[in-house]
Amino acid sequence: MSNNRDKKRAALKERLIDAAEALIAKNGLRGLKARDITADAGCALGALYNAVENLDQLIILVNSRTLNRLGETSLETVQDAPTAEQKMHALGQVYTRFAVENANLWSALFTHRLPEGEETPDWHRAEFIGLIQQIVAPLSELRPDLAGRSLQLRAQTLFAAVHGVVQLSIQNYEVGAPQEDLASEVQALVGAMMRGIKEAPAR
Amino acid sequence: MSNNRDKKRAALKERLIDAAEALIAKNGLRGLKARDITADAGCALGALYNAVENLDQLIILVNSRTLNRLGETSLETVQDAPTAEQKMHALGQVYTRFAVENANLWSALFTHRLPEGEETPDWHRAEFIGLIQQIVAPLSELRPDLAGRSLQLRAQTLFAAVHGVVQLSIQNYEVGAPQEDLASEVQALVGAMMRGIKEAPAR
DNA sequence: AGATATTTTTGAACAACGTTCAAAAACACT
DNA sequence: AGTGTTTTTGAACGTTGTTCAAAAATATCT
Repeated sequence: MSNNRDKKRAALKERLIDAAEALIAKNGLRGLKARDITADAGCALGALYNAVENLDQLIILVNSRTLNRLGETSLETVQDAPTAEQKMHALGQVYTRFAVENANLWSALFTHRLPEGEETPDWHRAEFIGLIQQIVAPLSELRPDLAGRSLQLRAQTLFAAVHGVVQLSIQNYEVGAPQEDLASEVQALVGAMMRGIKEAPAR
Repeated sequence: MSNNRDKKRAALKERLIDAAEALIAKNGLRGLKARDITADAGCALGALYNAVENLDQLIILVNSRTLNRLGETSLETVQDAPTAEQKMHALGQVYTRFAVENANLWSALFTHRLPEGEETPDWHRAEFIGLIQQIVAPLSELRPDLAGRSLQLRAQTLFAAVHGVVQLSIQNYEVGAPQEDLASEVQALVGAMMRGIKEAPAR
């Protein structure tokens, strides 16, 4: 049986993802080197290209892990909140917390770019979209007039607004809020958006 | 007089910035190569390191140009708007428009990272902070209770929120709004934030 | 078990990159 | 013209990601 081979191959791939994940968490995406990964995973340099198409694909696999971890964490949190508005606040806070506590891994989600001409695989794109879905339900409660594409679009916009505040705070210390103020600023932003969104004019 | 030498040196530096700017605009920050820059500027590879400390510094000089161009553009626009709320909408729209029309150069402002241990020069940091100042005045009108650090902080947060929507739309097509919806989503966001911010609870 | 076929592992080699530096050229001044 | 200083040059270096032929390991067959 070639089951043994498959197992070894899968095990190596996982060790490579583990090593890449740990290295990104420690040194950031910029400090990630193929030679460091293979050294930590205990294999030769070339083995990386046997287990995985290239370094970009390996980063995508790490990002997939991070995305799922973020999704699970926020799913747990959103369930505990009773009202739609409280769900929104909870989502904002859990996102902020996750980003701060996993700064380098979270950062890799949005700073990693494929070389020109290459496309993000569909399954990974779907994981991103799944993240937004948690906002759709409470938003739909607050704005029953929105549905379908408009609802999806507005949920993306709410996410992006909070994301922007978190990102500039963590990555761009020139214009971002100091990290000690981040949580309260996100709360203020979500609060303002929730108050403002209820009395939105029909277009 | 050594004026001639100074002039030639300044001229070369400017040609290098011109070339780098054009290359970033065409290929993005990722596609920027020292050899392409010097070829376009008409000098040897090593000359770049005589005119400028290194490639990162040259990128900062390009970013400074972009930032000033953005500042001037939005300053013109904000002056035409009569009310504070309309100023905010105008700022959001001009920012969106600038980012879309100068996608690669605008993107470089926020994706360029210095290697670990190096710091952004103070004069460049000040340029970023100047961008936020245009928001402070109208915000202060809408929220006279805010002042000093709280006012500055909230202005940064409003900027970051709009920035997030624009950035995800332009760079991260997985979660960002399609570009055809960007302007109206920014308008909706600014509108909601302005409505919500007026009735903010005293903390 | 041994022989053969297939797959995996290996690490030297390659191309592309930013950066350095000694030699050559250009320049300024007397 | 001669001399000292500055600038320009491009070959060379170290570090990247990636490839690939040879070697080792593994599976399959008789």
